[in-house]
Amino acid sequence: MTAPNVTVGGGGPASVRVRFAPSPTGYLHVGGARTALFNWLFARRHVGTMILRIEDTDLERSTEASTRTILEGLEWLGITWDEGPFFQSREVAAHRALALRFLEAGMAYHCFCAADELDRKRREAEAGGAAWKYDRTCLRLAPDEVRRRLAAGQPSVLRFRVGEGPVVWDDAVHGTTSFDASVLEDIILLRSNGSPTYNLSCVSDDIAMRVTHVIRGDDHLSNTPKQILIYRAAGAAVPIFAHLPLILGADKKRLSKRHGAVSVTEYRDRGYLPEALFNFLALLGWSPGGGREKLSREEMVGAFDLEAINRKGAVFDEQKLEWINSQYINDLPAARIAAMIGPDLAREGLWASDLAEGGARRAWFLAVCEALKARSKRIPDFRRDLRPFLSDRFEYQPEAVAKHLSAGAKGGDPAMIAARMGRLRDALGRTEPFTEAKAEETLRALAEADGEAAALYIHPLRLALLGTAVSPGVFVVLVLIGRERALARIDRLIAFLQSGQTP
RNA sequence: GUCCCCAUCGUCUAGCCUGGCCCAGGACACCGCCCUUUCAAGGCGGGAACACGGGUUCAAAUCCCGUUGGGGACGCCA
Repeated sequence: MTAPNVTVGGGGPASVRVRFAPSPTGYLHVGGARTALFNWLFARRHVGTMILRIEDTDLERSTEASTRTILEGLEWLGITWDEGPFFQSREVAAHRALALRFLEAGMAYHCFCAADELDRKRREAEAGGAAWKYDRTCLRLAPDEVRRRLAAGQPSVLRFRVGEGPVVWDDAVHGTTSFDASVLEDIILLRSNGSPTYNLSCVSDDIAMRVTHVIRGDDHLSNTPKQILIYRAAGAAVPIFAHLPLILGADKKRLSKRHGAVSVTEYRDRGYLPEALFNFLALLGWSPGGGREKLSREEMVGAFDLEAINRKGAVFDEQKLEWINSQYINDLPAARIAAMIGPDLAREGLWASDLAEGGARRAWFLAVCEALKARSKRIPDFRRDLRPFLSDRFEYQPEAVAKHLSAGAKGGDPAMIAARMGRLRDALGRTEPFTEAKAEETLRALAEADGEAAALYIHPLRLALLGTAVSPGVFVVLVLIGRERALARIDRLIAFLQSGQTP
């Protein structure tokens, strides 16, 4: 059967075809996500085709739930695919057919050595400090003997016979890379239960899917010579390989669970934006040059080049991710923030229907989100800061009280502060119109008349309004809270000051 | 241990292929200043790196060799 002369994506016969091939044995790891992302960038850059293939041949560990999380993670990141998802387990017949072809051609042979026996030999050799590779015991078996054992039902694996000499390829990231075949042991193609192994399945599928570029992690570097041998034996064109450097933890070791969050969904749940994670991951091991760091997907696609990928592993620095995230939050429309924070607010009982689109307080709500943007690094920061805007039930933060209301504070004793707040309350009650500028004018005029620093009014006012020592500009907050509620909150503070509860 | 890969500020990186423009540029983080009612944001400034040793060359971060260090792979997992 020859491939019909059709192309998907209109790129012509030589069109780029890449694939992301995760095994569904867990969540979508940020390393995997970056591999997918680079494949996607490369496919888009060359108007090629991105294939998604789920390598679910390990029936023991593969789960549907895992497949779902992976798809969900890719979708959330905006990494789309043109073909698939294909499931590798459905192609088992094709994988075996290829292995059998090798057997018939004398390029593969049955091996009856028991797994535990080989394990023992390996351990012994390694204990003696020597490298171990399969000793080809079964390659020396006479054909009659092989037939006899097969007929007797003795279990066997099918091994690919590795030849001699160097296996060299021009890696798109690393340049010329080579392994000598003498370090490779004869590759197991089919397990004793007849199921195909990774190297066989992977190559078989990549040939069938006409994959032109294999872009994957550095951890596959040592599989590459084995796979090249299989491509050659199959008489298929060897694709171009591009091995990406690994993502490392702070200790420079391969990023794993013990370093903290590693799954894409975890980052999503912690309030990172998909575009921010995407941008951050793209910059791990790749740079468009020119000092550009915050790039849109389109800009990345336009600048992407495999040759520009670094050869060195890159440490995942969450602080930088947080910074990029804050940059993206800064130019996020308030409506999107509202959409993301809505469910969180509902969970805390802070949501009301008039905050939703079309609701009476919608515009006000968006204005509050807008005011909070500049000091938010992650989405949950909004939930924290939004509370006193949405509810009158908030506590005075102890640090804020200690700093601005205590007897030792700059403002003097609580009675003096209360007196000041009383005057401020009255003045604000008369301020017309109740705008940011006018309110500021009122407060400053009052401070001047009292011969005091404006700060002595401002800090307690912020505390009265939000319970905090930190917030957006206090006059913005004042207007956002509204006169009526603001005056009530000042009264509440005065009562608190007079209650003797201040430190 | 064997094989392979890698090596520029603490971290991400530009520069390396095509040696001189680099006593090395940007970003995060850190520190300081400005702005300012606070915290941020923003602006300005600061400290901070070519792993080491040889070689080639008039000239090396850049090319070559070695050393050291780090990582990955060594499964009838993928």
